[in-house]
Amino acid sequence: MSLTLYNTLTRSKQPFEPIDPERIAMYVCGPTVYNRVHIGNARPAVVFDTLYRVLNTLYPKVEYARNITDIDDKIMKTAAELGEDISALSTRYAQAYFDDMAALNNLSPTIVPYATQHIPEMIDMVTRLIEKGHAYNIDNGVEGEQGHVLFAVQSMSDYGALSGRSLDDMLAGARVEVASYKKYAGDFVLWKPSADNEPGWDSPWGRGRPGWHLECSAMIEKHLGDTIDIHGGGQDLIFPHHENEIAQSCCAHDGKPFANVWMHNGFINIEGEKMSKSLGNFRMVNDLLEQYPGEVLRYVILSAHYRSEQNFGKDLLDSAWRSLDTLYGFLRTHNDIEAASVDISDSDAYIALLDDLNTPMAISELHKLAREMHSAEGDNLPLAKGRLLANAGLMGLLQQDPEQWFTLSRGSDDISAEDVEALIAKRNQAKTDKDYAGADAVREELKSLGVVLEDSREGTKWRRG
RNA sequence: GGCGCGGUAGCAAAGUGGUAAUGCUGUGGACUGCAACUCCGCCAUCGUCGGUUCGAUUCCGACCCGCGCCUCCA
Repeated sequence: MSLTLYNTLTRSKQPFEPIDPERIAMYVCGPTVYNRVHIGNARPAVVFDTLYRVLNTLYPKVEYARNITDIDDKIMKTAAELGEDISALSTRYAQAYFDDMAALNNLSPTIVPYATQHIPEMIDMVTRLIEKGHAYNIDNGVEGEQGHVLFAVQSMSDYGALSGRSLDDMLAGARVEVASYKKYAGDFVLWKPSADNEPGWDSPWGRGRPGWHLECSAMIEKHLGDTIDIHGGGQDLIFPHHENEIAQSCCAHDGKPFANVWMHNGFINIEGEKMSKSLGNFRMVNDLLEQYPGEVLRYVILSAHYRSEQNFGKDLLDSAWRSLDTLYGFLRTHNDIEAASVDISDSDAYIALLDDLNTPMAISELHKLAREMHSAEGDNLPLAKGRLLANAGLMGLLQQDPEQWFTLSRGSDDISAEDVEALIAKRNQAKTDKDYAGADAVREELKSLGVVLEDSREGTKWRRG
């Protein structure tokens, strides 16, 4: 089997052909660290983490880079508002991002480059772009204009290829006022001057800071090479961010392709509406994590195809939680069975993932595998369990201890495990005494505390639900 | 105005030219002291209208509806 991916560049699914099968290079746009991240930021992380896991089954070495944008006007603004040092702020939120992503069972990327640690590389790239006639420096001494370096989009013949726009199209609907010093309205900033009270770095064009798009091009060049296999990010980044990355990198490399496959995940909406400041409906990952296990968030994200728009809501989260309860319930029943190591290369779940990351299909196969495990007997049981766990592992699911899944506290004021055990003992005594009314009273009491009891031949199990 | 996406059961969501996976919910039954878990079963003709075809939800066209992007929002 081979991997097929949808390429935004060609707007079609195509077989993935690595540049070098010994080393796959993938880059995904990471967060700008000026706040906690919302669930929409988590989608690309989960999606491309899953792709990373799949790639690792196919190739010996996968270099997966996800950047941290730690210099940006939004960061500067927030730091000023909080009266906090910019690097302290960005360090704090970068760590918060890592924590949130880890809670969603994302593996760490192999490379996590920071923008501020690549300023020389960025300046070098701008210098080359100017030399090659793709960029120009504003050197007119005019306050507010002096010190800008702009990319000249007209110097690139196929600018707009990724987003499918012509220069005229882009300008026709432009909503933003055009700076007068631009030679052409579509030109974008590579380098901009910093005021004395703003962070800045010395450059051939004066003290300043990089434009947003520059860091990705420079860091990819440094860590992954001129041409990479896969570049990913949110759908909204197609234009202008990725378009401009392509412009910078291709022009700096005399037209060499930048990324062979461009992948973009769809947006997450909240109860049918786009997350936005005006609606005040952002769902921050850390807030959600107070109410739901990270695996529930991950399951929800993977329950829809990554290119589709997805509606986040309470019903969806609760439904996902119950689905995971069912799966972990099967695993709990067979907790004493040791999973056999199995070859999953011909499993339907794996095949689904190879088809442009069809995670909804793969998850449905997980449910089938769980039922197969449940009905398996003898030597087939360890094999069936192995198949379930291995396939789930490709998506970062079902890897925790099922006992823990059901008994871990699900809220701040939960009854303790010890107290639950004590009440179960009390109930068992009542049952032994044939005092069923008393036993039921205990059951009801625990139920009101969010604990469900399950009797079986082996004794009474409990879970929070 | 330009570019693009989507409309499948109560909800979510795959998929296929030959009458539609999977999960949650609901519901009938088995199991159970009662439950829960689990097991067996039931619950859709795929936005509308045309066309192509032996046959379309799946291809083509029109229409209706919803949505995204168009310079820094994943």
